[in-house]
Amino acid sequence: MNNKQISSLLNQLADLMELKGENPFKANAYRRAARAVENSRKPLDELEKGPEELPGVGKGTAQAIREIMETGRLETLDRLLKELPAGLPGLMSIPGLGPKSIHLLYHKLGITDIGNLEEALKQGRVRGLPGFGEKKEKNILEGIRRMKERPRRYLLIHVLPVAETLKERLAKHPDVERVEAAGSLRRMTETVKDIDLVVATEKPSSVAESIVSMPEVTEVINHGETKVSVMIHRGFDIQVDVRLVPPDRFITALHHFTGSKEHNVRIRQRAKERGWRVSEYGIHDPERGEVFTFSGEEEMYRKLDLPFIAPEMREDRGEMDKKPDELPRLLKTGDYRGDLHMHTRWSDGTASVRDMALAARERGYEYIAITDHSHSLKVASGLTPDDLKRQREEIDAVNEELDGITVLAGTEMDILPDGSLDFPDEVLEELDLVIASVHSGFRQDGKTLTRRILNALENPHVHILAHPTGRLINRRDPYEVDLDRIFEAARKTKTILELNSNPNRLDLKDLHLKRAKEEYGLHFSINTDAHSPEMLDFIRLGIATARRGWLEADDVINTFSLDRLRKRLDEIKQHK
DNA sequence: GCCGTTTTCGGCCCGACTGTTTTCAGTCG
Repeated sequence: MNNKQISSLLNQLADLMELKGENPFKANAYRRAARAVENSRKPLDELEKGPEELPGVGKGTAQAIREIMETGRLETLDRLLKELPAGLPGLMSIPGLGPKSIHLLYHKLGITDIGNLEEALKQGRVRGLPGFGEKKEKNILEGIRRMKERPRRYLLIHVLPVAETLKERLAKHPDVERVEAAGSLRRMTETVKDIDLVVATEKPSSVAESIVSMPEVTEVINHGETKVSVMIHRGFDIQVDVRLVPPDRFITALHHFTGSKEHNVRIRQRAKERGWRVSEYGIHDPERGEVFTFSGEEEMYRKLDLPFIAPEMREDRGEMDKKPDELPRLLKTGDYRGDLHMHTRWSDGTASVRDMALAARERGYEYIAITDHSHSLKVASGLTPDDLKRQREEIDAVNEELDGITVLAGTEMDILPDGSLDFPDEVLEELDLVIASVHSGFRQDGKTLTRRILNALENPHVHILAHPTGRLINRRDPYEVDLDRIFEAARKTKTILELNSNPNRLDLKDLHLKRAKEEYGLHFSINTDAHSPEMLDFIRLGIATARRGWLEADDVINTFSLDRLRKRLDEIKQHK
């Protein structure tokens, strides 16, 4: 049982307890414990004093965690699963329905799933219940329709341009003083559910009016004085929530709607210790009858004796408990000097070596590495050793021709299903950079896959392990690899782990990066794996993910000067 | 169920919005 699986069982238990109508604080205690387990830097069986070490885990939840670790099951959970109909938790995802309503529907009308809920609604049986009227009935039906129609979360890359267009358009509105994206979009989480915008304006109704009359709007969900929610269609459907606030409340509102919810809870608790209350309208001091507002978020954090915490770190993953000088100085876009993983027409890319070099130079890079696939990857027309030699000649010519950019000759070499590498050492030693990765046989069991990767890490010529878990967001689960063994091996061999910036991958992900850095002190390489010049822009997602993983410039070899980079690559070879 | 040098009991983040009420409960973010 890994941490993720343990936390998922605890969350499931919390949901069912709430549905059953148990003390919501108790359910919440299990949720907090689940979060603590998920965010734990170490696997649970490596904690010295057991689960109680984690914040929010006490006697009761620790007992539950132990039971899961020992037996793989949780008896209270099994009992509730037997007691409550299997479809009941699914009702929680209907907008407008919460645990209290579902509890009531189940007990009074015997509603057990979406099917018979719809039936009961259409027969008018629901509206008789206490607290349920005609409108609520309509809203629930509407909620069911909306839930069935739309996917849960969208990839960040698809939503970013839509949000930016909306933002630019609103910024031009004469009554808008300021507009910013908030929510998970501002925190740059890998997927987002909706678009949150915060607008500073003295004339909310005028702005609200122009929002609901935008051409993309397919549905107005909410049209109030301070909040407008619409569904828009731009290639796909997505909900947009716009908060309209007076200009002096803009910062506290932006902070509030940026979240995360968990971070905000910690902020409010901290304010409470000082006798204050925090809301989207400001920090309220009831004793002196004052409301503090701010001109920047830095100022707001300072008021609470906190250093500025970047949006990407606001997840209650320890950022609130660090002393100011212990917080990382997060990697910035300007720190990035070169992309070390990309493809050309030699394998499955669309551009030439020269095109990629020019595109990189335009972006201000000092160097790149061309890393086409190796010959076993037939679907991507991988290169033979002979192709590599001829490609090297082309790279030399480009280096000769172009000033201001250096092109390194590399490979993305397959780690074959039997654990061997696709090129012999005498081919590898001719290259400036060797990336190893798994592209086949990822349904092998965890042990075999882990062994394959460990074997690649042992090879003195392998500098970087690419997309270590192989996951595709919303499409393919990560390989069943033992990441801690891989991290340990990377530490011993000084091998660098990749953060692949492809929007479908983002692999390693934020939590893995944080753990690999804090527990193993590893170095990383953030690359786009671009197959065309435009794809170099995926780096934005990679840098955002690195920031979410608390990485600093010095943790990332792409921030090194070319000299330092070469030394670091050399060191790997010498060390192994 | 968790937590605490102002607390080992009595709290547990805050406000808007909606729909159902005639003073409030449930849901949401």
